[in-house]
Amino acid sequence: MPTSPGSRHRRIRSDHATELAEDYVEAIAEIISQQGVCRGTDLAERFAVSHVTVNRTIGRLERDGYVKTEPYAPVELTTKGQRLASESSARHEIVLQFLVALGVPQASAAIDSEGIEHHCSEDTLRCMRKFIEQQDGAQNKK
Amino acid sequence: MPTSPGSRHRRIRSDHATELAEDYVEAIAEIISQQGVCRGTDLAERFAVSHVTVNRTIGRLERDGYVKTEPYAPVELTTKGQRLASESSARHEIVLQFLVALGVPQASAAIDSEGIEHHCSEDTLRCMRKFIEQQDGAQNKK
DNA sequence: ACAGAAATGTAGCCAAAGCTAATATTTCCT
DNA sequence: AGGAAATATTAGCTTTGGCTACATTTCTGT
Repeated sequence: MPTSPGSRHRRIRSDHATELAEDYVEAIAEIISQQGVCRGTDLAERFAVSHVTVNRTIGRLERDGYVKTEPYAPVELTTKGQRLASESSARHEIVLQFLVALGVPQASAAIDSEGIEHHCSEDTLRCMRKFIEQQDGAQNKK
Repeated sequence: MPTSPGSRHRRIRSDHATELAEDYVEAIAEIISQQGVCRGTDLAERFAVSHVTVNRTIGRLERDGYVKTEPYAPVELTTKGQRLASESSARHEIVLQFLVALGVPQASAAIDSEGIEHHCSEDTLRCMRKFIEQQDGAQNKK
């Protein structure tokens, strides 16, 4: 067995710890690119949580070096945050396209991809990319 | 847009709430089928977590009607727990087989499937099943 | 310019899921 | 039967991620 019995679960737990961070920085980057700035309210609406929860989550993100904030000012991403955001959104995009290519209806694919993206190893992402390309190729032949 | 902005995130959060329950009942069912009975220690080892944590999680599972416990006795599944366990393990199996069929190496597939299984809609599972069948068909033709 | 609306911040609460340490019970072996 | 080992429980701590209620700041429209 390549992995010890408990190690995989430890990984899943630590995945969970970074999931929110990934979702947040991804959302922040997206909102900034759409609206110029990202405020707490935008995030509260996006994640359907109270602004208080957003506030404290942002606090943790700042503590961990992903964002910079000033009181009563919009949220900004650090370099580290931007890196995580683009990695995260690239992964998200792959998973979404993959599900669609697999035949999953858009609506379900959109929802599922957000849950799945955090649990895909590089191996899995590579296979997804390959599958997408093959599907594209098949499309063009018709 | 088919879903409201926040609804999907609410779903993802409630998924999280049941993930542990699913993992536990699945593990309990498996351990019982392998060893006859399932004790707290088995679960602690399985999930790489202290036995105290197991104890309290089991308490929540009992509160929610998934398991029955007596002090110093092995854990047993209720009918509800058995149902969840078999649904959960069926889903797990589909995801695992799917990843393997997609070309993901066993080790990665095993790990990823445990994270992914909790985030697959019926739509996605259906497409995965179809893909597995097609692959099997292709194999047989050779 | 200023009043009210909107946004942000603070205090303090809750439950889940993790831990260690100490204690209790059961089981198993000699 | 007695003691060691295994198992279970309890107490008490931490972090995360939710919440409401209230206070403060900023923005906006007249």
